[in-house]
Amino acid sequence: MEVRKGAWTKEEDHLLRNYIEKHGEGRWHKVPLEAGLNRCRKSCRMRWLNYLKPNIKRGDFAEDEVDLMIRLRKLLGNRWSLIAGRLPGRTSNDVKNYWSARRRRKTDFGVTKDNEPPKITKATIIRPRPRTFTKSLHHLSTEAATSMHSSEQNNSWPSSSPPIENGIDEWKTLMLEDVFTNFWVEDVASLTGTGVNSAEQGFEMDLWHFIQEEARQ
DNA sequence: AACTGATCCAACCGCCTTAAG
DNA sequence: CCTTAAGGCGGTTGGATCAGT
Repeated sequence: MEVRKGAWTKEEDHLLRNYIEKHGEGRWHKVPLEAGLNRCRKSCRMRWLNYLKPNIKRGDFAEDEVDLMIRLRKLLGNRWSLIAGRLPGRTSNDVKNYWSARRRRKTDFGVTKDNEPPKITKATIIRPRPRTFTKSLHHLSTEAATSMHSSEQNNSWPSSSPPIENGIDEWKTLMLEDVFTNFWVEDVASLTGTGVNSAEQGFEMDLWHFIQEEARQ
């Protein structure tokens, strides 16, 4: 029997929501069967993450969200899930859609004057190696990982994100506290043969210079 | 009112990575 | 090692809606 495609019905949403609330996220391969949905696992996951999950923020992106998105995009490239991870309530799909919509309109985020041709700026992209969270990663057992997870769970980001004028310190803090940053630091340490502390200091310096450059422009 | 192009956004697709057997 | 299943991600599509004529 063919799995259903296309728009989700209210009944399907109801079944999926009930199932996730009862059993939690994960084990997506079991979801369609056990929830009684004639959908593929990916479709179920996508529907939950992008639409049904609690605390998903709807509506226009605030100015500070856009500002943060621009900076993260410049830093990370098209790593939408990472970018969305720093924008509470926003999904990677939201971020991706927002960005491609702006791109289609040929509106460079950096341009403020009307009728000015888009400036193409070279992106300085830091690419941490993709990682999957596994039980073997010690980060998951650390307090930092736990607190990060819980803060995402209860969406504890302040209702108004860091003000742009004061954004440099906030930005630095934001990035340096990020678990992915720690992963990146570990990668550098393993590649260079230096210790994590040394690599971390180097990263901190590079990032700090990057942010200062950004602020000057 | 009818048409048309632009825009939005939910959903699909294909690929990559990882873990398990 | 090799294979396979599953999770996850980014790119893309297509239907719905909006705005302009």
